Amino acid sequence: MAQSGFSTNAARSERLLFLTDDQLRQGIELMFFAYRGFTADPDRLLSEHDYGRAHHRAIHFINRRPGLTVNELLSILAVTKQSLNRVLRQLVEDGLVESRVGKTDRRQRNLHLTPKGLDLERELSEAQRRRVRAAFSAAGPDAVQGFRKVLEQMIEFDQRAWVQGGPEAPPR
Amino acid sequence: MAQSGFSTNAARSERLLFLTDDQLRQGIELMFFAYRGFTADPDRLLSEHDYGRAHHRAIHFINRRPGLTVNELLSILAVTKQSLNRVLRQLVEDGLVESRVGKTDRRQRNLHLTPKGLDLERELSEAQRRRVRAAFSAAGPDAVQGFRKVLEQMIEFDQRAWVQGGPEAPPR
DNA sequence: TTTCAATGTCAACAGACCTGACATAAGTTG
DNA sequence: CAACTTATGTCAGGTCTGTTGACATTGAAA
Repeated sequence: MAQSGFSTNAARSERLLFLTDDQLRQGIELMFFAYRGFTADPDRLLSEHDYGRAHHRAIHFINRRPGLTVNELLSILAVTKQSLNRVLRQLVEDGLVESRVGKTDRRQRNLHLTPKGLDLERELSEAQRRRVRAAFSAAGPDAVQGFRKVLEQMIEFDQRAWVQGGPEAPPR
Repeated sequence: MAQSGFSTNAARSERLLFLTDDQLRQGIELMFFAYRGFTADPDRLLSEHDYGRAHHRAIHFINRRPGLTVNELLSILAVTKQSLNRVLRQLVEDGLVESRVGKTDRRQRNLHLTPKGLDLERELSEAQRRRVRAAFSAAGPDAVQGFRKVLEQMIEFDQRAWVQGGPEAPPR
């Protein structure tokens, strides 16, 4: 399908061999299986604490950008406020997240992890990092660069900015 | 890990710089955002047909290995039979999947896509391939190799065999 | 014949989404 | 100040996909 079948140029077809339907299918299946592996360890820990992936995501990004507002978190996670609110309410009630009234705009709520929240964050992210570190380490630095390059391209264009930079780099 | 062990501190630390917590965090976030992009196009199509991701996965793997049995599909997808059965029943009722009594073992059911099922499969996989192809193409062949290498390592060990090879390579 | 394996199904429930409607407080603007 | 808009929270009800547990049927195997 992706082959021209009329390539007078061997070098060109060699260059495009990684774009055959079969290579793409393999890439697709890799994403499916790898994502399952990627979430397996935190999922186990979360269910011990009676939380789910949604809690993990909230905790992760609150830790990543302490003080971020509910709206910012909503646009990172791309879910409805009702969906996020259910999760956030639990985390606040359970004393993992603190919601402080905004200083400049008092309508906003700035989200922070409590010490208890930081504990769970560390537990989850250490488990996840262990797996990613093992994969990175086995694959080597060059492979990791390729991994990054491909995944960046797979992200919806308007969300690429979230991955870059440190905690103080909100897009727009 | 596979490093020689005879190197200056500077050289060694440079080689290990891709394993810092910050690099790992970036890898983690890339997985999160990229997986969302990866499923976005098929998700849109699926909801037009009143199906979900579970239907997509079943259709994908039935297409990949025509005639596979329910048990094989269960172990690929790693869900309960009740969960799979709900999805499979719909697909059979809607005429996308055919369930044929096994020839050698008549207890088994061999699953096949009907022409109608093949149509939807093509629609979904073309949308997904388009995105992956764009990412691969923009990142280049070397990056793709790295992408593959890292993701393979992220997969649970006993499931790695599913990704390799053609339709006639079921693991044991 | 008894046992085991493959499949299907019923019921009940959980997690994490969704839409739609409505409420409150607090900035912003005319 | 009044009117509008924004940020947040909440109620109600629905979907999809996953789970446990129990039970039935069919057919292979010992």
